[in-house]
Amino acid sequence: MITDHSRENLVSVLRQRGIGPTHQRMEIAHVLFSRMEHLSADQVLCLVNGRHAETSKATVYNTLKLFVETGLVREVIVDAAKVFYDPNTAPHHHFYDVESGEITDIDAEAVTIVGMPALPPGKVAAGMDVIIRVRPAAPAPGA
Amino acid sequence: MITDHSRENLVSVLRQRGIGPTHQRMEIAHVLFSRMEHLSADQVLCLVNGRHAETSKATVYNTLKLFVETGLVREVIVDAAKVFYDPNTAPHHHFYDVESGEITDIDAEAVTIVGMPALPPGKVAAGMDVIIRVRPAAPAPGA
DNA sequence: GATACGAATTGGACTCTGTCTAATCCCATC
DNA sequence: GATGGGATTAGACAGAGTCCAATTCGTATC
Repeated sequence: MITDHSRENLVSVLRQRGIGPTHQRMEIAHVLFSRMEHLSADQVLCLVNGRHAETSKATVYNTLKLFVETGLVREVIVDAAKVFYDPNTAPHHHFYDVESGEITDIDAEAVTIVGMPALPPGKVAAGMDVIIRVRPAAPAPGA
Repeated sequence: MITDHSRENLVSVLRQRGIGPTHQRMEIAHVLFSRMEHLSADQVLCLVNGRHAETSKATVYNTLKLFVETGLVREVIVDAAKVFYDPNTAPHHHFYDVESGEITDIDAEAVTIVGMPALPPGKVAAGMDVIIRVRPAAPAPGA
């Protein structure tokens, strides 16, 4: 997980993964790792272009895909409408507020899962997602 | 969970939930509960129209939404591309093959989750999803 | 059987996320 | 300053899902 989002460190992080550190990729990486939030592709696009660089939608999608493939960020699929990208790659789970769309991390260290069955034959694990869906408590039961 | 998918039983199941048992809804319910599979809206549409009734896309979406709201089926969000509808409403988890798209149930009875933190303040639980992503084992490591 | 009314259905336009492609741009190397 | 290859780009495109106004259906009433 990238905590140092200085320009020099981002360059070396990208290089380590064989990713050429172009302007656009640096901007996208900076947006992701300076806020450690769950962002959609559209949010990344807006944030990147809100600064100064001009970056196209295609590049944002290309770059996010590249970051996912190289393990820099993780896809979070909790909502049918869009994918979120999570710069926290440490094992963890998520609360998802189905009304506000807010995503909150749950540290995986604290959680133990007992009795998970063996993988189906001929399959290897590619990841696990645990999502607790929540909603705001009803403000007034009589409403 | 509905195991008896006779016409009479489906009518009464729908009525119990305040859903008028129209032809289209009966067809959709029958498609879901006769195969106990995870189906996308598109697959439901094709299966329903493959029989004899003519049912529109809008009705399939309306009806699936209605079934979800009344707890007849459960949404399964494992893939960014589309939602699956699961006629098994007993608590359970899923294996998801990210390459083939195949979804397999994991009985929740066997699995215990220890140490899950309290819900965020002001929130109530709306559901939990556990998804184990798998892929076919590499056939030849040297490839 | 005819009428009326509310609910359900419908086609089709529309939105939105994400992909694709061919042209252009950038930049390191020679 | 020419060359070549990867990166970027605009915009067309694809697919899932939504929306809406018009129609149809089922039922209750006369």
